[in-house]
Amino acid sequence: MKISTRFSDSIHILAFINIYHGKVPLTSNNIASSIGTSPVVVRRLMSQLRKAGLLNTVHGAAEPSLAKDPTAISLYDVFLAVEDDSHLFTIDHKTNPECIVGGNIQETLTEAYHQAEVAAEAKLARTSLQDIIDTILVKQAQKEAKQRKED
Amino acid sequence: MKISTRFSDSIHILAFINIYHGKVPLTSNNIASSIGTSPVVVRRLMSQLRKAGLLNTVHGAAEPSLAKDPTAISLYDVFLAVEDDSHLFTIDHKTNPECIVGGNIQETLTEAYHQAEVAAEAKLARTSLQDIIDTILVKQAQKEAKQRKED
DNA sequence: AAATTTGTAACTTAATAAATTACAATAGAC
DNA sequence: GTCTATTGTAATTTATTAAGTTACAAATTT
Repeated sequence: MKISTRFSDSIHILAFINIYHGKVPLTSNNIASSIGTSPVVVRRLMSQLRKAGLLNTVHGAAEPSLAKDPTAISLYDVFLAVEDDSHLFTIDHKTNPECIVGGNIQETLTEAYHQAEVAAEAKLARTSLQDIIDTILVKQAQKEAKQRKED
Repeated sequence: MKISTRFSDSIHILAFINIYHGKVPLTSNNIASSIGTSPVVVRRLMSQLRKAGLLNTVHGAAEPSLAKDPTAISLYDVFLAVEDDSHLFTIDHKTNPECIVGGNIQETLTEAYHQAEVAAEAKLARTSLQDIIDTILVKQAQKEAKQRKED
């Protein structure tokens, strides 16, 4: 089972809200256009982000806002919000319990995979939404500077 | 995209060959019974493991053998053999390039995800097939000891 | 030669993520 | 207060992809 685009799209939503706040109406429709998906998909993700305490939304009004400072939201917080107990690696659960390997490999790999997952999660935990926003804005500024030179 | 059971099943195959070598015929059929899949799936994975230099096989004969010492095969080697360029996280490639966020988030997340992936891969690289085999055998011994006590 | 097994391609099935449809509930404009 | 725009969410459909199956040539062993 692989990690879906829900994670990427959720980071996108939060960054969009922060960057375009006060500049364009923060409707699920506008956000969906930026992601390239449907408004329902966006609202569904925003609902999960709200339940995780990362986002404030108003039923009926296009006024979402971050529930915390972007420096206080890590990518791992977002991951947990929309992927909760999904795993980076997949255990095969239909192995034969009568076999020495089949009967013990599930537990064994669960432990090994857990270590690798924790390492990845720790990296995500050390990257904040603010880091992502900063990088997006730097890349955009670079693009614009390059564009001006070419004109 | 999530990591499929191919990775788990491949570790299973290698551990099985090491543990049952000389004890049962190492046919794709027997290995498949332990994993709970079909012989073709096993042969397909063994083919990839062979191409990656981890396994020796003989066309027509049930005599597969590890191409390296189990201490010299890491889980990351196995991962690369059967999942090659698959990623733990998925970038959404249909974001709108006209948007500041949509136009820069793909690159930005590629970098962030890469760091997390490398952390996980490093952990996998530090775990050897021998570690997995040892753990399987210890767990099996514990089971058998417990079973004897109950009798 | 016969029986067994591997290697691989082509195809089908199953699982699951994503998208869509539909509609009730809320908010804001007038 | 009514109209319009919007959110929130359930139910369904579609698309994608991993897994499983079928088929058969090539190699091995007896």
